[in-house]
Amino acid sequence: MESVSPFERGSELESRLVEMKAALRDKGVAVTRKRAKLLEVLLASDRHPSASEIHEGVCAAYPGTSLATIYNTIEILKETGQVLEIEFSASANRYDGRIPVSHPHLVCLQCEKVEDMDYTVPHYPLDRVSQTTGYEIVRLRTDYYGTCPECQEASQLLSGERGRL
Amino acid sequence: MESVSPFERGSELESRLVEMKAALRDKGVAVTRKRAKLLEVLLASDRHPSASEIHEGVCAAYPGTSLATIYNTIEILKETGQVLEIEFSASANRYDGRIPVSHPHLVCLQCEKVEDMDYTVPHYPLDRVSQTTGYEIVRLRTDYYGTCPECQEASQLLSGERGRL
DNA sequence: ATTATCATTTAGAACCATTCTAATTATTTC
DNA sequence: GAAATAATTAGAATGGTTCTAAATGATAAT
Repeated sequence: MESVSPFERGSELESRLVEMKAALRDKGVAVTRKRAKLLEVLLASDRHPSASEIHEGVCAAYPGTSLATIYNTIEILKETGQVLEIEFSASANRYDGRIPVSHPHLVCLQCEKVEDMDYTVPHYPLDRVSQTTGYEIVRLRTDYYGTCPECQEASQLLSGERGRL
Repeated sequence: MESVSPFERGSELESRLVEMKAALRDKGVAVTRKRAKLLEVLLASDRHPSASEIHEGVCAAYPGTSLATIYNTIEILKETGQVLEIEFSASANRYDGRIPVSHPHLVCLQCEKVEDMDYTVPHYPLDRVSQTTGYEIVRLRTDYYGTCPECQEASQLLSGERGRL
């Protein structure tokens, strides 16, 4: 029972998986079965899963996995720049392992969905910001907040009903 | 003992204060002494204070003020778009009441300082993003993360010392 | 003024994501 | 296969934020 890649041959996700595993090994940490599974869960999801969602995914394959293991591994991934943490205050953080470089997100304030924006947002080049500010800039975060189409529709339906009462 | 504005006459801060108070009144909530003080503390600080820092400031004038009051009022300010919440995961959220429209921040990952970037960052206009994505975009968050000049210097000094040992 | 109503404030409990701890279990190395 | 190192674990601790129910304060009408 050797681990067959869960992603299509030659796909972007497959190469990302290879990349992430290599990054871990380069760091000198072992790519254990649980860690490998975590990477797969993270990459397979397009919903920017939270730590506990990732935990569920890993537990499906390896029941009894501790949440601490998830957080430990995420921490390593953050250090190696292999995962992007999207911070929230009230609710749980969300993770994005698909694209190693910063990219903009669409965040629905109602259902808390996080989507990737698949085109590049113009911004000052990091090194130019570094020059101007004296900061050593390593990362850019760009998020657009609003209401997703589905939630808009849902709230319209609701107000329609309210109108009828 | 009438409240004299703590900001220079005709200054931007003074007019922001008036603006914020008006926004509260428009919402139908009272601008109590504690709330007024909160606004002043928020506006007077250029360090993007946390809730507990604001709490300290208000307590200096009105000892015994509850943290709940701070959070309540911040919540109202958020609802009326009068304050910008900069969310962190591990540490406390930070608040910016100076500029009602979204603007980019410089965040030092080491000392957790948050500074305003005082020039405009290019980005897709909110309504264009709305059109393209179907989202009803209301807010943009742009943060540059890195190490501030002071922390860079501090760590250089440290490595210098380490070299000498 | 007096009462009734409503908003504000309060202390402390509850919540919950995250981090820490110390013990256990795997894995690697010689 | 013994020793050393790394990974994993369950559960406790942490800390920012929110909730709760009671107390206080302000407001308006009579």
